[in-house]
Amino acid sequence: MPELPEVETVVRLVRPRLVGRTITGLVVTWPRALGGLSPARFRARVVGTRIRALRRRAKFAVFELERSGRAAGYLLGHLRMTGRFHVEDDSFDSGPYRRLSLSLDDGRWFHFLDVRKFGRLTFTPSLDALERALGPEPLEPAFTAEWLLAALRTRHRQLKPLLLDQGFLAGLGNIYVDEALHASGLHPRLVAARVDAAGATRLHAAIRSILSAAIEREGSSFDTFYRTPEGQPGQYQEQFRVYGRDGQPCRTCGCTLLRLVVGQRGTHVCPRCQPAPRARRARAAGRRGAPSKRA
DNA sequence: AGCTACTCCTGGTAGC
DNA sequence: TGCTACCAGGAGTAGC
Repeated sequence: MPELPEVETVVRLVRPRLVGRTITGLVVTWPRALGGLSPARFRARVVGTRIRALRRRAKFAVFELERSGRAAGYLLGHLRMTGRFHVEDDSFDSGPYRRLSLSLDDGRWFHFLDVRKFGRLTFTPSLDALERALGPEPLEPAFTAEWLLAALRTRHRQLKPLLLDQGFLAGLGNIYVDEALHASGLHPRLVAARVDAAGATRLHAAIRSILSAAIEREGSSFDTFYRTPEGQPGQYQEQFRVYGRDGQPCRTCGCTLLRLVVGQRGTHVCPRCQPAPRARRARAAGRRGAPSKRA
């Protein structure tokens, strides 16, 4: 699934073919890909603009638009499960899953393909709402072990759904959360506030190193869906230590890996590397009266 | 606040 | 061989 490393890879690959281009036309074959704006309104906002910059934020591709040299809003692309971007000339066969296309002033087309129709390419005049909804970028300097520890301390959710929450930390999805939790020896059901400083430090380091390594290998392609815009699969799936490996031996300790469901998500753990949190049935009763280790 | 359930989609596959 | 049923999953929403 496209998560941060896959989106980063896609953005890097299509950026040189899009930045500086003017959008000259629009073909919409799946209007819901526009996220609610009618094709006519979308066309009015987008056609005639020039793509000033293209960057990634969380799992979004952010197209910065200008008209006559003045800022003219943004296109937000989200690949969700199966979305793909292609920039191609007329000879490209876009196949049956093309949801919309933008024609460009160099004669090429930007195609948005998406088998499962969850992906979106929306227009927004401002990024304010997006920024309010998103947590920090895990590869930016603002994401520090100290920040993570402090943020975990205030949360009483299980780690897995918390790390998947884009409002907590941006860009992680099911694969890289499982990998990061395994690498840091933390169980996905552990309540965030119970992670100690050492655990938060390991988690911070794991998130950064795993995402960086995955970007270097152009993301993960474990099924037929994700491909770089060049049509190449990513290579990081070869590095998976837990994701999709249930029933196989842990590459760290040899123990058989398990598949759990946590927060309605398939979740992969090593029962030895990631000890399950103790059941705390008396928690509600003990919360106030029990002596606290923290000040 | 945080949980579960549900929704959106369709290709792939397990089971018969 | 062919059918059906179910699953995957990011993110939004509803209800508790």
